[in-house]
Amino acid sequence: MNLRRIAKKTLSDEVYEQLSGEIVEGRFGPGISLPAERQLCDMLGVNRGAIREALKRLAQAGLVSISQGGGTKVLDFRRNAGLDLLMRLLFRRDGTVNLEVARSIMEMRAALAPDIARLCARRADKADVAVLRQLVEQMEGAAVDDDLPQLQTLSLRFWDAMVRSSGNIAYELAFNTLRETYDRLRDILVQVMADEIRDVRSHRTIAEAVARADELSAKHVAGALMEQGTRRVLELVAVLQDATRQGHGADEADERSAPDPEPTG
Amino acid sequence: MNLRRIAKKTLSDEVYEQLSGEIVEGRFGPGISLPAERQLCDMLGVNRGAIREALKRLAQAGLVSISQGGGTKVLDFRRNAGLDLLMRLLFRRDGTVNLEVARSIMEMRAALAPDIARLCARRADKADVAVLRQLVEQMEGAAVDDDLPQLQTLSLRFWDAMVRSSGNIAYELAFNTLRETYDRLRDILVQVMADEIRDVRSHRTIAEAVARADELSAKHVAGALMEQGTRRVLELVAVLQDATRQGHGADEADERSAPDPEPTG
DNA sequence: CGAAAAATACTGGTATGACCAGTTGATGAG
DNA sequence: CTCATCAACTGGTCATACCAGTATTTTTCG
Repeated sequence: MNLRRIAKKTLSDEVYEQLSGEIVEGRFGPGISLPAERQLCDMLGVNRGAIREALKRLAQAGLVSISQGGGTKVLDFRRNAGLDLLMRLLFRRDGTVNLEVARSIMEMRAALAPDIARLCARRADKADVAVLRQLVEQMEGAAVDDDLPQLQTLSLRFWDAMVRSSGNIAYELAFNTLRETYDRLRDILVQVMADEIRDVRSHRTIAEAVARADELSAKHVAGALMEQGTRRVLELVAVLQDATRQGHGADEADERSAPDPEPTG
Repeated sequence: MNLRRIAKKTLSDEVYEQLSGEIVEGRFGPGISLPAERQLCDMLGVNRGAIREALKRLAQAGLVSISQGGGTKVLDFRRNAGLDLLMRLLFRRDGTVNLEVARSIMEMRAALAPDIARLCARRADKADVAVLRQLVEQMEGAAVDDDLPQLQTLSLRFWDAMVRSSGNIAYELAFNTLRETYDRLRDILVQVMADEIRDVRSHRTIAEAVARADELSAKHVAGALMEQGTRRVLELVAVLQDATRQGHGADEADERSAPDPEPTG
């Protein structure tokens, strides 16, 4: 059984998804005005409160600008939105994956991980090191059975502990966003990134570098570790982009349809 | 005249700021339930719609989890919030700056810039290069007068163009968030980061490396450029943290009060 | 007594209609 | 034509009612 949690969406969630979808997929270009709130009520068949809740969220995400009396205008999300929008950009409303966004995420991951390792080596205390070592030991255990899903989970937890020990709140928050997207593609990534996930030795090396506060070593090993998975994903993305370009001449590539989880809260 | 744009806040904006403030400043710990919506109406003296708009935004920011019938529970924002929360964390409600957050931002900037330069060198087209060169020329012009504010603006635009040419949407979005925070501290940073801002030569070198698609060179020069400003800011942060620690034994450091701009939209 | 079931008192979700407060643009006076 | 005025938008706020889940309490019954 591989059931998925049922997403109970409220009306305003639905409104938010529809409107943000229209915006990020380009049907509402920057500068143009959204329909008036009362008009959206008619169009979507919901009360004004639901519309307003959704519009406030759009404004917070940097997708629109609301001004009393002046209407609600669409902004250029590439210029105004924050990293939180990644999730919305990665998955199109039809469930396909935006490969350009996927590539971006992998690149960002590869850029941040070495610095996370460096700062972790600088700032981690004994308790932090103990957690890392324990995770590595669990990985070593899972490695003998080649339990890939388990290794993936542990590797994710390893980096979770790393970023938490790095003493950098910006990395922590960015990591939360990246993890969110990663979780949605777990099943695919466990295959594609198998080499990186199986590389328990590098995880161990990083943990020990952190233990002896060896910033340089931690940084470089982390970089090398990231490179494995990143290269494979980027190769795959390139192949898929070529395929779809040739296949039906679309500029945007896509991949497997995925049902929509994502809890309300 | 150094006037500031007046921020016209709606009621739900005010509610959002108060509640998010209580949460990120720890007075509402993770796991505990927020007062019921109708109760918040009484406590804050506003109607329920305003409360609900704010709560939806809190949920979107990853600060709370709302469930029908079950109440609204506070989440651990360090684990659930996205990078967009940085802004909220950098400035406390009393206007002081959280130095730990400021340090985090500088570190992230220094980690991302080299990779942005690398990707830019890989993917920038002729038009992108032309824009970069033009900005560098303007910087060279401003440098002869040592017009620091102008150099700061141009340097920011330079990186704006770089990140836009990097072809990485995650970097673009993260940059938007970082720029937002940077803008609020411009006046301070122009002094602290003077060395970096004045280093037009490095900007030029990066632009030329991008022009000839020299990824390695672009990356390294960008790294060296970032290091200048970053080191200075980190030094300052360290000094201020020590000062406040000794001064009144507070664990958190703070610095200059700043009036609150930030437009509604 | 103790466990299952039903009633009740919560919680958030939706709907309606009214009115206030800014902005915009048409209208009419000069 | 220019400018002041006003009407028709826009979003912002409010009050009230009821629906729909959830948690708690009370009751029932083995």
